Amino acid sequence: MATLKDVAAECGLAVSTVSRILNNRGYISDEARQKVNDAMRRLNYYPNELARSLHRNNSGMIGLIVPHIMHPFFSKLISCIEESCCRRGYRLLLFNTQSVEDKEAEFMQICSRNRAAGIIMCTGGLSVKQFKDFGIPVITIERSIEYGTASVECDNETGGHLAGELLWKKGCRKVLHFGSIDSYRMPADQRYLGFAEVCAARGMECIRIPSNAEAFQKMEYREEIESALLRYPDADGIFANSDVIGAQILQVCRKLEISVPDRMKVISFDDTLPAINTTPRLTTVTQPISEMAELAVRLLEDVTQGRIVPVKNVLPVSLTEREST
Amino acid sequence: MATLKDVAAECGLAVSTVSRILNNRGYISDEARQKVNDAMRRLNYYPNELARSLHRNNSGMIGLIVPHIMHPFFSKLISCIEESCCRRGYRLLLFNTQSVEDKEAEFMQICSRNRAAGIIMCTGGLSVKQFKDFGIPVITIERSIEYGTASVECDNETGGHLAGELLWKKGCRKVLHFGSIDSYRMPADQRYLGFAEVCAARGMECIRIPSNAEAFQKMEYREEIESALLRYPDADGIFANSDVIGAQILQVCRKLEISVPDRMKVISFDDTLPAINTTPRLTTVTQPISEMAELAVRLLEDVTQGRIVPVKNVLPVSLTEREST
DNA sequence: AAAGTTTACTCAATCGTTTTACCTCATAAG
DNA sequence: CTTATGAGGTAAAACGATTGAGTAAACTTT
Repeated sequence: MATLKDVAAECGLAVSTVSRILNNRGYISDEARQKVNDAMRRLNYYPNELARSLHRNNSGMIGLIVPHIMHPFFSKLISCIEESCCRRGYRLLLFNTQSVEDKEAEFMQICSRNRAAGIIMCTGGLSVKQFKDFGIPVITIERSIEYGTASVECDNETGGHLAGELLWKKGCRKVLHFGSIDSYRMPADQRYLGFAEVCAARGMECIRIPSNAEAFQKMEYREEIESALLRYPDADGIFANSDVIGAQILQVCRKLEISVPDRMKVISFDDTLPAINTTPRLTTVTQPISEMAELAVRLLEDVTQGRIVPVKNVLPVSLTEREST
Repeated sequence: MATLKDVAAECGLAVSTVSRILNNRGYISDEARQKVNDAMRRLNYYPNELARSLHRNNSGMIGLIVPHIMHPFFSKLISCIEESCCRRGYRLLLFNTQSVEDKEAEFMQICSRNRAAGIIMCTGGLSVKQFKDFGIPVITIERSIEYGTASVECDNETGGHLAGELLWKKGCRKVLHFGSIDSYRMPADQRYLGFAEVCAARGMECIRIPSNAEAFQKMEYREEIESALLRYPDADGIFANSDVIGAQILQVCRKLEISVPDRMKVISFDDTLPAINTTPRLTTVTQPISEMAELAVRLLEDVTQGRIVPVKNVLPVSLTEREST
C-alpha cells in the first residue's frame, strides 16, 4: 500500500508538505495541492490510521462493554450506540463479558492499550474499582457509578411508579414483580423500589420474585414464572424488568390458561422487539434507549474535549400502553 | 503512561532488551528478566498496542459489517462472532450499514486503513466489486461470493426442502412463502427455490409473497402478512424466511382468528429468540449460527497464516419442530 | 593457545504519520 | 537599499514499539 513517502516521491515534494496538504494546515500553493491530489489518486493512497492514531495517542475507537449481545435491550442499545459513534466519526469496539466479572477489567485493559477514545460500560459487576487508572473516560449505562467519569441511566424509579399506578388503576390488588437480580447492585433495582412504593401507598399486595444471573444470561425465565404463578394463583398483575420476561410471562399464562389482560395484567420494561411481536402486545415502560446511547457518546466526546459534564444523567421514561393491561 | 523507554531507564537496560524480554525472544539472563519484570510492575507498564500494530502492519481487529444489529439473527451472529474473535485473540470492530449500500465500501475502507486482520461481511448489497483492492481477506456470510476470499452460508436450499416436506407431511395443500427480498440477490433466495421445488414435486400450490427491503429494516411485516392472508383465505401453510416474520405471522393469525397449528401450519427460519418466546413456539429451520461464526473467524485466521481455504463453505441446517406445525 | 560458539546485550533502522523549527524567496514598508 | 513580513516549503524529531546487525565477553573445542 502506498505511503505518504511514495506520494511525496511521486510528486517531488517533501513528506511533510504532503502531510500538511492532507490535513489542510499551514500555507499551501494551489499548484502543490493539485499535484499532491493527483499523485494520491494515481497511487490509490489512503492514510494509515494506525500511524495517525499512534501519533495522536488516540485511536478514535470507543470500547463498548456489555454483558449480553443477543438480549433485545442490549442489541438495541448496541445498535443505537453504533449509530451515534458512526455519526460522530468514532469506531465501535464491541466486547461481551457474558456477565463474567473478570472479563470486565480485561476488556478495559484492551481498550486502554489500544488507546480507545473512551469506554461505555453496561456491565453489572462491581469488580473494576480502578476506572481512573486506565486514563480513559468511562461512561456507564444503567450501572452504578462508583469510579466512572459519568453515568447514564433512565428514571427507573419513576418507571416503577408508572407500572404500579397503571396496575392499580386497572384494578389489580395483588401483584408480582419479576426480574431483579440480587447478585448485582444496579440502577435497575430502583424499578422494584418505585413499584413497591406505589403498592404500599395504594395498599396493593406486592410480591418480589427475584431471578438469578443465570436466567438473565440464558434469557430463560419460564420455570420461575410458572412456579410463581402456581404459588400465587390469586395474583392479578405482573411487573417485569424486561420485555423478554414479559414475553415469557405471556407464554406461561397461555399454558396455565390465565387470560391476559382479562385475568392478569402484564407490564414489562424496555420497549424492545419482544414487546410488539407477541399477542397480546406488551404494555411496557419505554426506555429512551436511542437518547441514552446518543448521550453516552456525546458525553465521551465532551469529556475528551475537556468540557465539564454532569456526573449523573437520568433520562425520563414513559408508559406505552398496549394490549396486556 | 509508561513506555518501554521508561522501563529501560528504570532498570538500566536498553529498550531493545526490554522489548526482547516482553516478547520472549533471543537470549535473556534471569537476572535481567527479573529486573525488567519488577520495573514493569513498578511503573504499571502495558505495551501500546497501536505501536505494535503499526509495526506489524496489522491491528488484530476483525471488522464485522452487518445490515442490521437488532434483528435477532444478526444479534445472535454478532454475539457468536464476538465470542470466536475473543477466543482467538482478535478484537471486534462492528459496523451497521442499515442496508445503505454506500456504507459498505466506506466501512471496508475504514477497516483497511486501520489494518484490520480481516473483514466479515454480512451485507446483501452488490456494491463492492473491489474486495481484493483492500488487501484484506474478506469472508462473506450469507452473501453472494463475488470477489471475496471465501464465503460461509448455510444450506438454504435444503432448508427450503425440509420446510416443504414437513408442510406436505402435515397435510398442507396450499402454502405461502414470505420474506424473500427481490432487490438483493443472496443465498437466502435459495430457501424459496428449495421450497418451491418440493411444492412442485408434491403438487402443493405455492405462492411467493416477496417483501421489500424496508420491511426487513423495520422488522415490520404485519401489513403484508395480513393482506396476503386475506387474499388467500384457503392457504393452510406458511414458510417464512425468518423467525421475526414467523412471530408476526402468529400475531396476524391470532387477529384473524386463524388457529395455529390447527388451521394453519407455520415454519420459519433461523431459530433465534422469537422462535421460542411466542405461543405457539415456532417450528423453524435451524441455522448453525454459532458454527458459521466460528468458521468465518477461523477461515480468516487460516488465510492470514497463508493456508489455502475452501472458497465456499456450506453448513448443514436442521429442522426444529415445535408447536406451530 | 588459537579458533569457534554461545550468551547477553546494545545500536540504529523501521513502521507511517504529524509537527516543530528552520530555511528561502518574494513583496511591501521604511 | 535595507529590513520586516509572510508565503511556501523542507529536514528531522517525535509517537512506541520490533528487529536485524553488531559487539563483547564467557565458554567450548581441538
